[in-house]
Amino acid sequence: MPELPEVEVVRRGLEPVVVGKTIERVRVLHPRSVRRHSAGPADFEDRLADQRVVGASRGGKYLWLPLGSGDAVLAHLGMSGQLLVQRRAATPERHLRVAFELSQGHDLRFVDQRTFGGLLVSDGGADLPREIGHIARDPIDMLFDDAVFGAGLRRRRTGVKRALLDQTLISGVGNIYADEALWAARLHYARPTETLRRAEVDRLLAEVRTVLMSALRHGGTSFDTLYVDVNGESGYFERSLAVYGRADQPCLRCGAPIRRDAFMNRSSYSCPRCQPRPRRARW
DNA sequence: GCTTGCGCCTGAATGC
DNA sequence: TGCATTCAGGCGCAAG
Repeated sequence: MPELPEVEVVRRGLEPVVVGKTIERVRVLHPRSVRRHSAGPADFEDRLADQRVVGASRGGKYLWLPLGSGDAVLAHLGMSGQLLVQRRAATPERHLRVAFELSQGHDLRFVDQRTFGGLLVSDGGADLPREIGHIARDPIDMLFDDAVFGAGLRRRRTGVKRALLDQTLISGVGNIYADEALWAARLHYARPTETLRRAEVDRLLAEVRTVLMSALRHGGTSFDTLYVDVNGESGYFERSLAVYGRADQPCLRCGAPIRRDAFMNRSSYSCPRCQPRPRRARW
């Protein structure tokens, strides 16, 4: 599941390969993948022809390629999206949605089984696409403001996990790392945000950073410059997860069986002993 | 304005 | 065996 660390791994993999190359031609093979490009697939293809890629940037779970024109290609991987660099002659992937033909015989390919991800061309978005202007900074961004986050979190009237997943409060955290950070901070996911003490907020934010940085270190180990495979990394991450996906297995801290609850049409994993349910819970 | 819930989407896993 | 159902979950939008 591409959350911040996976997206950063992709960005680091792409940077040395695509920066400096020219996009010779773009083919949109599935219109849904460019649904957020309001001018449509043909415009998407036309706007990018002959553009030079001058960078590879990331904010939260979004990735963008600044172009020589000052515009940018903005990408979100959704649930199943991948950005792969392949030789032009390589067999097209089954779920290939958009193909960028780059100079020097390589393709940048957007492959996305579930089509929850998508691409768009952002006008003048090279520095920061305005389409993601509403997203908060991510916690490993140097300019992330801990005090603003803490105040914003405690001002909410919701459960702490819901707040962590809200990209306008803090970006880059998804279901997996939210559960991991809450477990590390010994906080139940339904803890009302307004009852969090300052020290608990500090602890939570520290654990969010630890979890993200640790995943990033693991994810950065095995990619190939010509094949940036998000799924290839997931197996490695899985081995270091403390609660996510570990229903009924012993808590690594206290041994109590990890519980899995339905939450926001998905799952939440937590330790019933280390993370007791608050008397007053908010979902 | 803020919070909450749903629909989008495909394929693997599961159930009958 | 084969068909139907469930599940995974980030985001945008609409409703409350």
